[in-house]
This record gives sequence, structure tokens and C-alpha cells, in this order.
Amino acid sequence: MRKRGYHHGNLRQALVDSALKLIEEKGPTGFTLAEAAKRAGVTPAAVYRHFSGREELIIEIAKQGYAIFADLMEYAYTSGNQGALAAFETTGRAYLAFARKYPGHYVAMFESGIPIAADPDLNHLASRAQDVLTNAAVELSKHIPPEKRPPPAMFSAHIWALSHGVVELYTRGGVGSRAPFPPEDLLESAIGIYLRGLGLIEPDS
Amino acid sequence: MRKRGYHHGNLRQALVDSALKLIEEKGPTGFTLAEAAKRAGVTPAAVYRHFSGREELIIEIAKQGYAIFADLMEYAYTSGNQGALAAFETTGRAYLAFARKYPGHYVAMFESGIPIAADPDLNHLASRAQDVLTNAAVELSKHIPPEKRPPPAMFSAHIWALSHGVVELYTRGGVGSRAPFPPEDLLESAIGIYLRGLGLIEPDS
DNA sequence: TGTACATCAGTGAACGCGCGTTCACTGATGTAC
DNA sequence: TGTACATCAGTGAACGCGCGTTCACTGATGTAC
Repeated sequence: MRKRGYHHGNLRQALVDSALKLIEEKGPTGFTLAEAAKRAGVTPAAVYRHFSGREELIIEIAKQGYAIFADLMEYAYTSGNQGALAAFETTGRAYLAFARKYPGHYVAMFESGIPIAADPDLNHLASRAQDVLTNAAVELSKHIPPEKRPPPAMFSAHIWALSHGVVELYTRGGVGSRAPFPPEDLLESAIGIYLRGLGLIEPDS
Repeated sequence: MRKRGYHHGNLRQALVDSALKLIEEKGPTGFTLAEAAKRAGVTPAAVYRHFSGREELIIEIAKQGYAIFADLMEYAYTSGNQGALAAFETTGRAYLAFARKYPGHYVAMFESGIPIAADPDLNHLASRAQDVLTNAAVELSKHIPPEKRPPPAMFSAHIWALSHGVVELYTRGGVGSRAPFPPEDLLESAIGIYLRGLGLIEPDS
């Protein structure tokens, strides 16, 4: 129990929380201001004391999502006494773990259609998340001979695209629902093959 | 000009077409039955002569999308006198080309939230599209020593996920809008590295 | 400690809107004789 | 070829609904004296 403020306590965060639950339950479209307010035990009009409108609430969720995401990725990357390679693979796994554990945030970040440029803070937080991935790529790149080294930003873009694709196609009831591979295995094996292609894993190991 | 039927001619397809335009213009959420009917020059109620409701219209669009998609991929794969490797890369490029040329279909297929299992025809068409990719993977797999060959279905799932991820993140105004790599380059280089990891491209070529 | 006052989070009612869907209908088209 | 009839694609009006948003308000909380 946190310290309570005026009437509700912390309505702003309570609204974020019920919006998250709504998104998780009903998908990206299933979120409405009215319903989120109702779940927080409050009149729809009360929302406007804390947000300028529907979009700003979604932006707030995306912001919190990017913050958690960046922390999680950074922690996965730096924790443990792993080499650059193992650290990179841990980070890949952390991506999927995030998508699973924070589906509402994930939707707000990647499927809600909000333009990241719309808000400076959001932009900054998204950049930070991207930097974590890119730094991991830079670190790992040092083990590749310079002449066959791809730009680290491209490197990390590849991994991000691959991870996102796995999440979208194979962790929901989409195209891949027939395929009998757990998303985790799918992503791990793909990253393994990719890193081998970069010469970072010995062909025979 | 096709042969005209009763009053409108071919309202069913006209509705599909205006729905597609709407999705392309306003995103996945921006499509409504009422607006699609209006654009087709018809009352909203007329829609119900051809579809049981909103969802059935979206399903029809997805079906047509999967049919075009499978044709396109198949054509890309079989056309030209290319080796298995070149054919595979052409197919990857065809994926992106489809997403660009048929954005409305793409959205209906992958972002509309309709469960493929909802309609047997849809399911069948989606399977066909998937089979094209998997067959390409099977063919290419023959060049990999059996003991290090991944299951072809996994192989093709990797490529599909990668392609989808590139489309979602880097062809819209999303996270990747900052990254200065054209999606086509991103996908091509990623597939190249991946195939090298499978031992299908010589390390030094 | 007690009282008067200012603040402002949340209320409740109302709004205009566009949605998906229904229904009895009408009138153009195709068909049988 | 001409007429009578059946079909059925599209109409127009209406529905109930929930949405996002606004507004004047109220009453609990925090603050000054």
C-alpha cells in the first residue's frame, strides 16, 4: 500500500494499470477510456485530470513499457559473468520474455500505431532501448574481422526484426499456430544460425 | 469494364476494394462497414446481401490476400533459371514486395486479429502460402549435410519471422524509422548472413 | 489546537457522433409462357 | 415478340450502443492564521 493522495490515491497509475489489463484481455482494439475508468472505479471524466485524452494514456503506457524493456535488456546483457556471445544470446531470450510478461506494454509500444516522434520523452526512452541492443552488437562485433563486420546498427536491427517477427507470428494465434515449434526455440535457433553466419560461432561447434 | 450484374455490377468485390483502400489510408483500425459501403456508392445495409457482417468482409480480404501472396511467392520461386539459393533469395525479396504492394491485404492477413482457424477456406489458403515457403526451404536443405540440417519447417519459420519483423518495424513509422537502412537491404543482408550460418554460402564469398 | 479558506480530484449529466445491424419496402432485372 | 410474374439487390429509416469529450458542480483534502 502506497501513501494515498487526495481522493483516489494514485489514479494516474491506476488508469494505466486497468488500461494494461484491458489490452491484455481484449487485444489492441479492446481498450477504451470509458472502460479503463470504470475498472479504476472512477467516472470517465476523471481521466481528464491526468491525461489530455485517450492517446496520451497510450503514450504513457508505451513510455513505461520502453523503460521496463530497456532495463530488462540491459540487466540481461550485463548480469552474470558471461562472454559477449553468451550475453548476446541472453539478451535475445530477454526480448521474448518481455513480450510474454508485459503483453499490454508490448502492444502499446509496437502495435498501437502511436508515432514515437509524437513525444520527446517517448522518443528518448525508445532510443535508450535501442541503444542497449546496439551496444550489445558493437561489443560482439569486435570479435568479427573488421573487413567482414556489418554496421552494428544493422546487426542489431536484424536481431530486433527477427525477435519481433517471432513474437508477432508465433506467440499469438496467427499463421504460425500450426507450426509445432515453441517460440523460444525458434528464436534461439535462428539467432544461433545467424551468429554462425557472422563467424561468431565455430562452424562445427 | 466487366459485365455488370443486377444493379451495381459486382458489389461484393467493390466492397472488398473500398475496404482495402480504407485500410491502406487509415490503418487497420480505420476500416468501417459504413464507410466502405459509402465509398462503393451504396447504403450500409446493402453490405448484408454479400457478407454476414464486418468480420466476414475482413476474412474475404485476407483470403484474397493469401491467394495473391502464395501466387507471388510461388512465381518468384519458380521463375527464372536460378539455382535453389538464388531462388530462395528472390522469394525473400518477393515477401517484402508483397507487403509494399498490397498493404491492405497484408494488414487483413497479419494484423486484423482474425483467427485463421475461423474459416476453412482461409485456413487452406494460408497453408498453401506457408507450403510454398516450406518447399523452398526443403529444396535448399538438400544442400546442407543431413546431420546439421534443421527441420525445413523451422528453417522457413525463421525466414518468415525475419521478413515479417522487417515489414512491421522498418517499413512503417515505427521503432526503426530512425535506422537509416532501407528495409530491402536489411532483409537481404539478414538472409545472407543466415544462409551463411547454414553453410549454404561459402564463408569467403 | 481550532477555524476559515483555497485548491483541485472526481462527479454526474449531457453532447454529438458514427458504429454495426434489422427491417419492411421497392423497383430493376431475368424468366416462363 | 409481348406480357405477367418471380426474384432479389439495394433502399431508407430506424434501433440501441458505447465511444471520447465538455462542463458546471461539489466536497474532501491541505494550508494559513
